[in-house]
Amino acid sequence: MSRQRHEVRNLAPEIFTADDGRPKGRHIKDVLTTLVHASRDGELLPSERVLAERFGAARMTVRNAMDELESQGLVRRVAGRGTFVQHPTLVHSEIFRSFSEDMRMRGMVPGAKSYRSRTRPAPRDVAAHLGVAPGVPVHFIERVRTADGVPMALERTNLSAERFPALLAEMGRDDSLYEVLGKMYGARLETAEQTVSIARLSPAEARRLEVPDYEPAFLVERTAVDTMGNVVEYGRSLYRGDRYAIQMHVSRSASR
Amino acid sequence: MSRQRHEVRNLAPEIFTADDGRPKGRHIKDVLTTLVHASRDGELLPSERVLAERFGAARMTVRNAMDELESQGLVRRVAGRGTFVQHPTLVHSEIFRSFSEDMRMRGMVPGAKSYRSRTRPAPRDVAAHLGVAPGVPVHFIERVRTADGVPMALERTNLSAERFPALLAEMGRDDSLYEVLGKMYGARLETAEQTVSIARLSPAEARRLEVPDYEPAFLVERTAVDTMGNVVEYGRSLYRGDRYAIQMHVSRSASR
DNA sequence: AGAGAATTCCTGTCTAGACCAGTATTTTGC
DNA sequence: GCAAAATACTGGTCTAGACAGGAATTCTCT
Repeated sequence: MSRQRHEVRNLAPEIFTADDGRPKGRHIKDVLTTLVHASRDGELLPSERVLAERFGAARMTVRNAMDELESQGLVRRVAGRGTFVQHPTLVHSEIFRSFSEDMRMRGMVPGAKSYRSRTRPAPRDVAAHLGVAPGVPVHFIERVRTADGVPMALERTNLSAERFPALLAEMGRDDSLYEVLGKMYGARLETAEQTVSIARLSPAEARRLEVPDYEPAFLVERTAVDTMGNVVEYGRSLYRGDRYAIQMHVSRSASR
Repeated sequence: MSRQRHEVRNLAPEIFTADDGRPKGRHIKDVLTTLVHASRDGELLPSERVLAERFGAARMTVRNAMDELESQGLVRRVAGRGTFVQHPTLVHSEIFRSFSEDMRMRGMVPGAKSYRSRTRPAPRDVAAHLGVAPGVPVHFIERVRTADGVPMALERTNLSAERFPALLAEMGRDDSLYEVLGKMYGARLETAEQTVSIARLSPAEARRLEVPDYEPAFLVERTAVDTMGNVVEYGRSLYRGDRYAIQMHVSRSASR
């Protein structure tokens, strides 16, 4: 049987040819980035020589593009074995941060893919957490949070409409909620109580996160308070189980 | 007059030859890093072709090493002009962080170059800031803080010996004070009051920061409190004026 | 059938150019 | 003396290999 370590993923051949006037190396990098995001963690990529042949480029040109992916943590190269896709596990720690801050610290570009928001009467459970009466208006925001364009979490959050009038008009799809709250309303959030459990994504949720149906995810129930101790936000968000891990300090004296 | 854009800095010729068994590119990168740290911001580096000649290497090999310096922000390359040393200005913002946290967020390795500490009777001014009686024992720590081995600040700080017994025994030279306080004493610092003024480095201070005598520096007088509102630390540190800038949000409603 | 050798494939490292476009310096002509 | 052209130098991009060492696969011999 002829030796065949792998096959180039089923991509249209024209993807490999650059004709948009940009440098060939830049085009190669972009295609490889797309390839990586479309692959599973640990998957073997085509060899440098195969890619060079496909791109009609020198192996060094492909290597230089791959160098950049490696420095971004998107691939891992092993001499003698090959190049493997790497989806870095994102550690959710105890340090209080917004999603946007979190991603930026990892050298990623935070964003959102879909954004739904409306002001509605508070359901009983939401009201209980926010410390308001059931039925009073609250803002509900739901969006798929992305890092470098890749869906990472389904964020659902609630805030008092009385406390933050016109919030939905101020919020952009990609905006950091905490930054808007800070800038527009002077609300500073620094602590939150979180409860983490395992949930299975419904088909609709899985589709939005672009993962298989019923995939396990972290369900993070979060109540964030401002510096005055008032509850500002109550959220129930889903974080992909294949891309996140939880890190926490366990000790007798909980230093909070 | 013969064309002479620049001369290779007065380095011993043997620095350019690698004989430690490591890959030539790695050696070149290390030498270039040293060269950059020994140069002033904005200084023109030798061209790639000159360096290749000096290293006895291919221009591509030098370029690849320079690529890495560029991605670290240490150099800036301009087609047609040259490669310039870049010492990124470190912005000191209002966000409360330890030096270690700050440097790590910038992708740098925090450390210390010299470390002096002792427990002494509190001078009057230190006592006033710490809220203790003059003469009671306080810990005094003085060290040169480094980022990637380069001196950035001369850190001087005082803490109550009563509140933090045996602190000096717990502290390592490169340790983050705030992390030790958190871990060993459960003290969490999140806010501080700072007064920033301009100071001129004394020759002794300048020597420790490896900058010219009388160079201007930021004198940051800082009083940090824990979450209970107790003063934990009073410090008077010097930050290099050529590497730092201060960023602050100015508004009528000071959102703290 | 299994073990060891040989072969093949992989990435790592490097050389030695070529050519392009931008910028700086020198030379030439008015 | 000055402006324009020519020249030289710079980094940017790319090609086309060579060789080394690690890992996987295939082949050969017992």
